[in-house]
Parts: sequence; structure tokens; C-alpha cells
Amino acid sequence: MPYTGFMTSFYHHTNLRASLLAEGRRLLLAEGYAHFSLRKLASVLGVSHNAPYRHFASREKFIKAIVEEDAARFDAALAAGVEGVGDAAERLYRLGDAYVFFFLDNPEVLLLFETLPGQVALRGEILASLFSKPGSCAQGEGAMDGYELLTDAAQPFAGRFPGLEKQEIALGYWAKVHGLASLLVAKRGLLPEDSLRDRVRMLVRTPF
Amino acid sequence: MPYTGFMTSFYHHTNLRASLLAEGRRLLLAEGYAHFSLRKLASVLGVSHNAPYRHFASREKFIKAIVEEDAARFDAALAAGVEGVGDAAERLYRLGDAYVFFFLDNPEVLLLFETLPGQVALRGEILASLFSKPGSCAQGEGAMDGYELLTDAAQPFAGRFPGLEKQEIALGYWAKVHGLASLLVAKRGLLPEDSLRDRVRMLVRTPF
DNA sequence: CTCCAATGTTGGCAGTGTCAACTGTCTTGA
DNA sequence: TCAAGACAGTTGACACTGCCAACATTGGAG
Repeated sequence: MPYTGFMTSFYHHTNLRASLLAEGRRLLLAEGYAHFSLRKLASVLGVSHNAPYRHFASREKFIKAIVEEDAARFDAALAAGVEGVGDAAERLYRLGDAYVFFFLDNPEVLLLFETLPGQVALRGEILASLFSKPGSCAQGEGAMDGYELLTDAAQPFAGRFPGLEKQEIALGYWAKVHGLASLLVAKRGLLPEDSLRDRVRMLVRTPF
Repeated sequence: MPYTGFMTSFYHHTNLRASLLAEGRRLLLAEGYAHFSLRKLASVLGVSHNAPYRHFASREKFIKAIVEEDAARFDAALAAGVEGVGDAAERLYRLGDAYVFFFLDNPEVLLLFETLPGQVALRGEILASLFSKPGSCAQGEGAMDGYELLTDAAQPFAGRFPGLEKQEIALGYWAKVHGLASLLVAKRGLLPEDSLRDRVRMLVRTPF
């Protein structure tokens, strides 16, 4: 209960929830998943050790909330990437760009996603969003979902690789994009920093 | 101090270290990284809460030891994959097979690798092993390292994709392989289970 | 103005990592 | 043979954590 002096009382922190999320993200990044603690977070914000529990049911749920914020930003970035692009193949490439660049610009988010403990579910959801969410930027009425969009965009390449169905081509493409993000974030310097974005764009546009 | 009766004393557990690692792996998988505890492990093994500290300096180091065991198995699998294969391109493909199949056969290992908290270092090492370790199965004297091997194997494809250096082709290929493992482990059912291995082999052998 | 729901608070419990100090056991060399 | 000491286990303690229960303070709706 800081500053109960002449100023209007600070008993209510007005927007504790938001502060928790913001400062929590900082702390989580700084201390690492294992050593992050709600009590420390509370103390940093000058609030009692139990205050966070008024806003989040558990440590786990709190971290999940942070991740979900990031997941939303990620989804938005993907959607923005294909905004107004009609050509199927080009939509695919734009998704690829958006995917890799988002994680290049927010490497800590990828680390956070991957660092999530045993929560295959959540991780799976994020990955699943690749196959289902992006299409949500309704292009027409059928609201073609992401996976269809992906396989559809892969169609033109289907003939080129005998023995591969278009679903497999789509999967292979997505694997490359995901792997690129993962590798580039995990190991700096794999590509020269100055031309990095151009080269990524190039790689993303290489049919397979 | 269990069973100090007529039997020969159990004060010394003879091979506690190995038991800790084996049972620890089980527990870690069952409880998840966050809820795994050395004390629980000790109690499961019927040993005092501090016994593990005679063998491992800290919880963190203990988990790292488990991961390192897996990393060694992983390295061995990669090495075995290219054993006796001479052709550069084929070596590349075999590495790809070995990489994906190892994680398909041991999904919990990939989860464990990725779940590791903030330890970019360790994670980086594992990824780095892709570029430096596999070559260790000395093919000749020069002991060409993995990255060279990779870029070298990518050479034949360099002409096909204008604008891409062979290093980038190698990176793209590796990204695809890594992404495949990651996606397939995270989301079951992306490929039909029965023909999965064949399809993976196919994807791995698709030039790009 | 009063009540009450929301949002804080304190106190406490069980469980954890880790340190320090102690004990039992096996090996070894004089 | 046996004393010494290295090794591998033990107990006990401390600070810290997640979380629960009970209490306090507030602003706002009636």
C-alpha cells in the first residue's frame, strides 16, 4: 500500500491487470520461465504478494495470458501480410514473409512460444493457426480456411514434383518457413544482417 | 536408509546416478518441466531429499544432463544415417531422414529440447550440431565439418535457383527438415500414419 | 447514504532448491 | 589388521514459491 499520504489513495491500482501483463512480460523474459515468480512481479509493482491472484487464477494462466497476447499480435501480423493480395501464390509468399519477419522482429516471442512447458496444446494451437486462422481475413464469402488456402496456393507447383500430393507440398513449404524462423532466431549470423530480409524473401519465394 | 536389516546394507545405492537419470527422465516427461522436482524424484527412488545433490550440482544441471544424453543419441543417429554413404547429395538426404525420423521416433526429445527454458545456449548447441557435428563421422582426413558438408551437398542445386547462394540453399533445406520434424511432432495427423515415413522421405528428397 | 462487489491486504501451509553439518561404508596402504 | 579418509548418503534449516482463506478498503449503483 504505497503512497497513502496526502495523495488520493493508491489502494486500488486502477489498472493493475495491464501493469502485471506488461511488467510480467519483461520479468519473464529477463528471469526465464523457470525463475519467474508472481511474488517477485507483485513486489516489483509495489503490490502485495497475492494481488495478482485477483486477476489471474494461477501462475500458469498468467503466463498463458501473456502468450495469448503475443499470439494475437502474431495472427494480426499474418492477416496484415495477405491484406488485399488476391493471387493465391502471392498470398502464400506473403504469409511466409509475415511469419518469418514477425519472429525476426520479435524473437523473444518465438522463444516464449517454444519455451512453454509441456503445453503441447497451446503450442499446437499456435501452429494450428497457421492452417486455420490466416484465412479469416475473409476473402469472399466461403471464408476459405488457412489450410485450404495453403494447399490451394501450392496447387501450381503440384505437377513439378512427381509423387507429392499438393497437401504434402503445402506441408513442406510451411515446414521450411517455420524452420527458417526457428533457425534464424536460434542462431544469429546464419545470414548476413544487412541483406537478411531480402534473402529471407528470396528463400520464402523459392518454390520448394 | 531403507532395509538396514540382515541384508547387506543399502546405504549406498551403488548406481544412484544412473537411476536418477532414468527415473528423472520419466518424471520429467510425466510431470512436465515446471512441476518436476528433485525432491519428488528422490522420494520415488526411496532416497533422501538431498541425495541427488551428491551427483548433480543443481536442478538445472540435472535436467541438462538428461538432455545431453538425448543430444548424444541424436548425434549418433545422424552419424549412423550417413554411415558409409559417399555421394554428397545422398548424404544430405540421409541426414534429413535421420533428423526427422529421430524426432518422430522420440517426440518427447524434441519437446524436451524445445521446452528448455530460456537456454538458447543449449538449444543453440543442438541446432549448431546440425552444422558442425555430423561431419565428425570422419569421411577422409580433412574431416569436412557439417556445414561444409551441407553447403557442398547443396552445390548441385545452386544453379537451379537464381539469386540464391549455396549457403542459402543449404539453410533453406535445413529449415525444411527442422520444420518438418517440429510440425509433425507438434501436430499428429498432418500426414497419414501408415505412409508417413515414405512421404517424409519423399519430402526430404524434394530438392527444395 | 448505504451496501456490495471488486480489488486490495495479511497470514499461513505445503512444497521446493540449496546450503551446512553430520554419518555410514568401502578402499587402501602401513 | 586397522586407522584414515574419500565417497555417498543423511538430517536440518532457510528463503522462496504457489496458492488458499479470511479480512480490509474502496468506488459506485441503488
